[in-house]
Amino acid sequence: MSFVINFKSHIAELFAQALREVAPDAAQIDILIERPKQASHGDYACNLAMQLAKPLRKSPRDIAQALIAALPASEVIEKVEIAGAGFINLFLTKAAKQAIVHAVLHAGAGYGHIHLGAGRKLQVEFVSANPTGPLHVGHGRGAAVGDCLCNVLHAAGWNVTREFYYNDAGAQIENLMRSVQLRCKGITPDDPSWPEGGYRGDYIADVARAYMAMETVEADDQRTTGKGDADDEVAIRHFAVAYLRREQDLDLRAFNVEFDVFSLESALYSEGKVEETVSRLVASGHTYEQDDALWLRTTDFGDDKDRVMRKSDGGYTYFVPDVAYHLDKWRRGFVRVINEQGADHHSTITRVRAGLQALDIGIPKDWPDYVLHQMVTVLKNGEEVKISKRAGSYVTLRDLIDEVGCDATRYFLAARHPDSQLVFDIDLAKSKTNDNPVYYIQYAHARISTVLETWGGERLSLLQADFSLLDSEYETALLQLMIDYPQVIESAAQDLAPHLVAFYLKDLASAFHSYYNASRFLVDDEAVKCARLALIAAAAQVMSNGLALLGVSAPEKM
RNA sequence: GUGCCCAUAGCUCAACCGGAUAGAGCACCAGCCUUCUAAGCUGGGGGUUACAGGUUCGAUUCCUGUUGGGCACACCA
Repeated sequence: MSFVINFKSHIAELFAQALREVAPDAAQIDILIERPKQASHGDYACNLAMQLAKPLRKSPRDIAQALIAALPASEVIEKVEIAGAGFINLFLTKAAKQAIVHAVLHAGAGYGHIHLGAGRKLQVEFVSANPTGPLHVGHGRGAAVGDCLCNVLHAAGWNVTREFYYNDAGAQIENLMRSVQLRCKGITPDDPSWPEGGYRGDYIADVARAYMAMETVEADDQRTTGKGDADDEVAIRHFAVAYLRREQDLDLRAFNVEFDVFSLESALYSEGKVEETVSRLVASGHTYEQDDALWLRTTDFGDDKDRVMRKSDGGYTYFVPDVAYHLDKWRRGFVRVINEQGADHHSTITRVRAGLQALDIGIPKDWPDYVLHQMVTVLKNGEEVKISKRAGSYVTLRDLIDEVGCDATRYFLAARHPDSQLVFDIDLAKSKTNDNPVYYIQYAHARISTVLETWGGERLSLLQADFSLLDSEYETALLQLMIDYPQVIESAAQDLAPHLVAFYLKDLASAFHSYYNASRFLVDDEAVKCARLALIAAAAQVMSNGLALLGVSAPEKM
């Protein structure tokens, strides 16, 4: 097939050539090709004539006329029209659209993979929960958004590393150790001696029990056996961290999320990276001593106040390992680093970037990137849920997975713009009716699978179908949507907005369901049958590819 | 008090970096299963895009202000 499949960039190139001829002085202008909302406005539209009206001091319609005259011929374009104030509307030939079926079936799972990232190294850090308890809903949103983002960026051609960073050394780990120790000694949170910052959830009792029973736990990145000695604080700390890391790992696995690298804060100290970062910052001349503390002049780099690096008691603030950690990421050669976190961490952005700038080693000002997701509230029976049995003070990710399943949980947590607050309605996510968008999409896929199975033929033979028979409005709508899919991947990757994939899939499923109700596929006419089956097989392929990006299954039956 | 995010149909959300008549689903009303899955489809009503200004051929989108909601503002992590 010699047809151009990326019509948008193809058309943009045609206009670039026309522009050089019509207005050589304005050749640097951005050429924007968009999909009109109305079918009567064509398949693609260009507003270039309107943009040129001012600099050329001519009417948009005259300019449009000239542009069209200068437009190189293309076998994929049926006709070009001027409309409205000066829009140039382009209509594709039917054959050009129909060719997408072959392209999708031929590329299979690879359809939608683009070369935006050109194989460059990129890292996404997400979840990064501290090992002090089970993952909560917010971590779940981070996991869903982060993992989907990784999938999208991978499809966009980046070499993606998934990383999980956790603090295994700070004050909260001390609280964890203390809480487990007290539980080992039979003291419960309702005892008056229970410390202020102690963890009260039931899971602490489980950790204590396992430790006293000398169980062995294995997390992705460590393995430890309980000593059974309630006075050995080092052993308890070690065991508790490993135990909770394992629990988080199991939650993540149940959520279909895997990491390539686990990074420990303690390693930054033990490997001398924190010390090294401090000496580099001191050597760079951006630090000063005041009130027995060492300060970094982050205000030189956009922060609203300077930050303490070394406290007067000699310890470092958390800010220092944060910078050390990102320096380490930089050295590992990631062209791009994206930190997916809860919005409550937004204040660290300026600080981390300022710290990296202060190193004076050529790290870009806006490195790393951040995707911050807003809060999640959980609703059940119309009321907000705030606690869970196991964790006590918050709703766990595990609760959601157990109650509504992995697919629906992932979909609901990833299908919203990260910037907006999210209401997770358990009743809606659980409902197996048409209220539920996950099933709507999966149902479309299952329906197609059933039709193909009923047909029973060899799928490869569909590549030979006569696609020119695909001519109805329903068929055209499906073709157009499949053509758009790589564009969706590109937008989602560029805007770091994985939810676009979810919305696209709803549209695709909707176009299919309408088609399904309007026409039969298994008809007597062999040629028509094969063409239609090829089309829906291609649609199923795109659905399956898109669902894979969301981490949601594409069932054959429902 | 300062900074960041958000505000679109009764509800939950879209709108392709400024485009043409702002779109879906739920809910409401009226229809469609002897046929490949009705977890579906078709049609209908429903909007001053929070409010007030500004920028221009053109604003839900960009700027300023106001109101309302969320988050963050340690020698804690």
